[in-house]
Amino acid sequence: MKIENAIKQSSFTSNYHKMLINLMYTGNWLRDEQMKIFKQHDLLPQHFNVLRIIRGSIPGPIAPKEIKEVLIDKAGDLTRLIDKLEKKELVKRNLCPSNRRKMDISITDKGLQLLEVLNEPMEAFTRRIQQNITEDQAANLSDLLDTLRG
Amino acid sequence: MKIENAIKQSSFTSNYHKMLINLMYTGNWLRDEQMKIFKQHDLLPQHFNVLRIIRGSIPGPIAPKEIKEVLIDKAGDLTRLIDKLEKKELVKRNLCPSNRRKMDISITDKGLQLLEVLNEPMEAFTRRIQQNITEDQAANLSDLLDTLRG
DNA sequence: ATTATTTATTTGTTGCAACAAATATTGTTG
DNA sequence: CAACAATATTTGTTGCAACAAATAAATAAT
Repeated sequence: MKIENAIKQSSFTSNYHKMLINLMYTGNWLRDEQMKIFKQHDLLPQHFNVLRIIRGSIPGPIAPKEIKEVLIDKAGDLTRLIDKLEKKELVKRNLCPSNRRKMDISITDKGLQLLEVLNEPMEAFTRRIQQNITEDQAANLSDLLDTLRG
Repeated sequence: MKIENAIKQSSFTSNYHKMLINLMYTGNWLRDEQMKIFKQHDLLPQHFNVLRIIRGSIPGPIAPKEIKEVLIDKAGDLTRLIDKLEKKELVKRNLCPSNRRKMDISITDKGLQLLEVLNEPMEAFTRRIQQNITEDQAANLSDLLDTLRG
């Protein structure tokens, strides 16, 4: 659906303006679509991202500091995000023995299972995208985003 | 800057995956850049959008219902958003005389002035974008976003 | 006309996000 | 080695976001 119809606005001051609006709109759309997937499990996109990063560190644990570095949306508040994951028993915290300023975060079996469960709906979403846009167009879009940011 | 460097991740499972990550990253980037502009005035992007929509209804007032229809990020909570704008004396509320379920929202002189002040930094941002990407590329990008959403 | 339904907005509640400041540990420098 | 700076995480506070439920008024149905 063209952006003009999506937000019921027929004219833009320029193609730049239209692109910027469209980018915000599409970013929100993407976030909302993914939230639908996570919602049944009482997770937010950030929780999912963090959980995957923690899994990615297997076989070792990982510190909040290191999580922050690779996070798409750099959350200022990893402590409470991990609090929530810990409360849901998806991760566990231990004091790092070699550096007591650090916490060793690792994923639990329950956390691994949840990621397994989420795998299918996430792939279904990707398949849905694949029906709309070719892989070349996707690569092209990604390059244009890089260009845009300068 | 290529997305690979921006998030320090060198490989993606596919161009689709890379595009989706890039889209979220760029959406957040755009939000953050705009927030820098609004921050000095203690506004959020949504406040700015709503304020412009209210100005757009001049010479008449506008109801929350109508604002919601054209909003990019459809906020469920317009009441409190307008509360905040009213507290800052940027808009005023009146009961609609013809339909007392509705509120007539209109922008104040102070609100108009603020939009004037924000005009320049907003245009500066657009100029910055223009240096990175041509208008044709922008139109192309916007079309690809439409295609992606299906 | 009385009741029911829909529409428009507000309110209550709960949890999350943002920012600054606090705490505790480690590293550095004179 | 004592004092200071840097690092890693937590805590406090305040405000915003999400969702359901409440209120209030207009419209429709009997």
